[in-house]
Amino acid sequence: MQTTRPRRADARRNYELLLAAATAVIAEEGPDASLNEIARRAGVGPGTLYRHFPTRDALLAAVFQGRLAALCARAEELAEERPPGEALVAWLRLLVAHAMTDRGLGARMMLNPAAPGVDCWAMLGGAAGRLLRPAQEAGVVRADLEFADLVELVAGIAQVASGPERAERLLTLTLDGLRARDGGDQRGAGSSLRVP
Amino acid sequence: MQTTRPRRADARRNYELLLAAATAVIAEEGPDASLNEIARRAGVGPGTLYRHFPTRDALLAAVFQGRLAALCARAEELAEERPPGEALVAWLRLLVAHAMTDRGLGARMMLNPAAPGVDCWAMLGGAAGRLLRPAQEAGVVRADLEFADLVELVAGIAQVASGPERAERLLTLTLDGLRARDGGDQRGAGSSLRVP
DNA sequence: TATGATACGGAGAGTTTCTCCGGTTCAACG
DNA sequence: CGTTGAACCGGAGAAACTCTCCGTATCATA
Repeated sequence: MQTTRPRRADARRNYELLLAAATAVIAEEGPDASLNEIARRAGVGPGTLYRHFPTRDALLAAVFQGRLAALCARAEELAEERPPGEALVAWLRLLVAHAMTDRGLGARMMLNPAAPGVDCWAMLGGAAGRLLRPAQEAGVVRADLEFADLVELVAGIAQVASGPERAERLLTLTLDGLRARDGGDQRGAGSSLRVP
Repeated sequence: MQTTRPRRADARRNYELLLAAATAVIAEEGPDASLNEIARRAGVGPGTLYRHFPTRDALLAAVFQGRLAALCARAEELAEERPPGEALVAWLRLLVAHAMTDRGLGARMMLNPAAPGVDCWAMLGGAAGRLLRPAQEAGVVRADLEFADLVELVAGIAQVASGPERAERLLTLTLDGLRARDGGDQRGAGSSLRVP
């Protein structure tokens, strides 16, 4: 269900103005930014904002869409450039970073399969599946892992981590598990996050 | 920094009324419930609410405090009743459930070390340490694990999981790790969550 | 019981979300 | 090119919320 671009020239222009203003304001104030402020910054009345984006989530989804597309494209590149395990882990790091942008906008959208305007879940599912399946076939990752597990765990980490270092730490722990290794050595087959 | 109970009888009575009303309303509507509604339900003016609990967080902390104390007491019991690994895992399950109560109140408080009124961080740290250290000495859990890791991971899972089943699944994954086991068998030394 | 410190409560200022509708602008068509 | 009606704009304003101020009422103490 895609937010259909308006047909009339002035409407389309306002749509773009609002999207640009929303991107800027949300980057500054996070997903709870005042919608009035966004309309004001776009030089448009509140009514216009609400016509184009009936709910706050619709606006957030529109802002979110561009970045998500870029992230999924990156998944494709990684799948071709690197061995399965490395590619997956590298993408997970990008996913964490993405989920932490804009003060939680990313995580909020990623967890909302019913987000209007963008089918985040399908896009993420495609990208994650593209990386997850080869990694499983290569025996690097549990066979019973599903993409929803990945997305949820990453979103949780992103919401909870106070900064990039903490996020990295939590991702490492999640990949390796909290249990002590039987062999005594903590490291698994490959290093957790050596990929740049 | 403890929320000091008021001295005068009517003040104390209103304090209790507000706490009870807040507990009820927050259970229904979550941590973003209207403060006006809470005051109304307590049969008290808005001014009175704000005198007793200057900020929303102060009120949430007061509501949260009782449950947190119970949770920490349970940690003590578990540490005495069960072997280290089991006790820790059982408590983590309780922690997840706790963090999911009241539509996210638990997770919100657990992650806010500066929460006014209750030093959640210290209480949690004490309880978690009481279980974590023995588990590490018994070699069941990674030696480099810190209690902050536990709390954050659990809070993340709680915020993200759509229901108890998903939370359980994510906790299992986090305990065991996402990587395939070298030995091919997915299960670690002990079952992840066999404890009732 | 008298008294002053303490606490109450509601009016109201300032925000924010969201709706409604009179007026305006665009695009298609003759 | 001018007309026309559909699409769109903008802002007034209702409703809900947070938070403050202060006149009034209540309690504890002596």
